[in-house]
Amino acid sequence: MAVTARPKDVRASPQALRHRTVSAAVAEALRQRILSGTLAPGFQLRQDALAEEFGISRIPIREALLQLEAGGLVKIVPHRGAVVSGLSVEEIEDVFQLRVSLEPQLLILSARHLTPEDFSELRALRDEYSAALKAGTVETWGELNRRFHLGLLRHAGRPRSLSIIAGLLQDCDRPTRLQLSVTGDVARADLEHTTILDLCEAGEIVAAANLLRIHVEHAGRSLVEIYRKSAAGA
Amino acid sequence: MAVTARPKDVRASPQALRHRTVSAAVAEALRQRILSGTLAPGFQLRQDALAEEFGISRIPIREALLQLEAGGLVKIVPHRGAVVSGLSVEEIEDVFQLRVSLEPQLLILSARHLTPEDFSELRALRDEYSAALKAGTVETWGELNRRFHLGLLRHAGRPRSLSIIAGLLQDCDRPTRLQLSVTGDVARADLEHTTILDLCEAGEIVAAANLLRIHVEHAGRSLVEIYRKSAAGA
DNA sequence: ACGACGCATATTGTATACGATCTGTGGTTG
DNA sequence: CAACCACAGATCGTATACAATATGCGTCGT
Repeated sequence: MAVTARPKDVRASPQALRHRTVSAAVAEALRQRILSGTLAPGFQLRQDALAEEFGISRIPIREALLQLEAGGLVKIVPHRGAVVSGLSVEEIEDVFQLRVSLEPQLLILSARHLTPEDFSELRALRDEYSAALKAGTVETWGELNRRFHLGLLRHAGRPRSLSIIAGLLQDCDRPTRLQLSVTGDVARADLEHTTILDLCEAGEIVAAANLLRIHVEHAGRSLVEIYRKSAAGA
Repeated sequence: MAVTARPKDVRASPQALRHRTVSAAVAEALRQRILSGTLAPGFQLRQDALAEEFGISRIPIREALLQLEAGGLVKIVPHRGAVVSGLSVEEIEDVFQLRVSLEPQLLILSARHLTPEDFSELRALRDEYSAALKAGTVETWGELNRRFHLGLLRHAGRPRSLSIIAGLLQDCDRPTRLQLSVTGDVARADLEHTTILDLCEAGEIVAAANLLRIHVEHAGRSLVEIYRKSAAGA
């Protein structure tokens, strides 16, 4: 089920096959480039250039950009194009604050409905994440972390909240990787994930929610500190 | 500064002039139709039909639909078109729950930074809203309510939270109008708005936040009740 | 008679072509 | 010399035209 190795093969295949439309494929490709940092914040996305690079027309490029704008990854100014949107320190604080407000609350709602299958899936995810952390395959951290957190909250019965959190996690992606790389909090994050999972399975839902809150709070605080020190405002 | 009367004139002018692009104008037009209920949930939006109706090509229509999808107003299925997306009872509960979690928190951060100019603007908004409630000009309620709530939170310094709340308020739009129409809670809403404003200006920020919470909670509970009774699921 | 296959039609997705808007440069004028 | 206007280049926005995909019906086979 979970392919243990060589996600490369999947990635290498033309993404068009994995998507129903070209614009969706382009959106996904650009999303990965932005989240991985290949496209830095502030970078101007020229429609012509992208179209030529992908070997397609500008129409699907435009639609992909609109989809990305919906996720907050780029900002489109009419008649002036799209730029990769970085997060200011203020926005990062906000995003983490939101996660702190929402995630523990949802975990309390969701935890009791997690099935054994959910737990085994979450454990597999955590293992994969753990392995990725040790292997240093930075580009997969974000997605695995996102899937883990969303998986925990899956059964909260709050679809809108979930999609909002999905967006927040996506925006956290690159900053979180930065935080883990710089502080070396890798082991801590891994341990916290495991403990949260254990607490949920043991029915210690409130404790799990508290730990989740602390987990997110810590990442946020640590990250803000990093940004403040390097004085790398947007 | 604040135009006291005749917003009609502005509205009457071709919307194209108020927008930088045709697609933005179309998006706005469709948004109003959806929020006002002219386009009911489940309705299929044919690109050809819309293009012909607006007298333009399908390209801006498509881009408008993508923008609406970002706001959750329509759902696009590849190769199958877009349909107006209604909110299920579950989703409505979720949206109000989110507002309850977020708005009071932000008000506490924002209230102390509200300037006298802000207050006079908010009062003007409340007056306009009040007048609209009495006049029964249903289609303006949503926007006025939205601007009032967002105005209160303007200085919270949490841009991401604010844009999320803006989205939530938009999704509440039609349901809230329903709630006010059915329950006749018009006077209550008006009074609560005024009181919140007064408390903020008096520096009773915590009290204001509490009232805001109650204000939103009540609307949500009342609305869910209405939906449950009429058994009008999605 | 019932189910599966394949074609026809309608609708969406994408390419190409044209028009509108913005930015920067150079000249002109007070 | 500074400020404003005009123009040229580049980039984006939209219209038109074509290709790809989904749905419904008719036919065929068993």
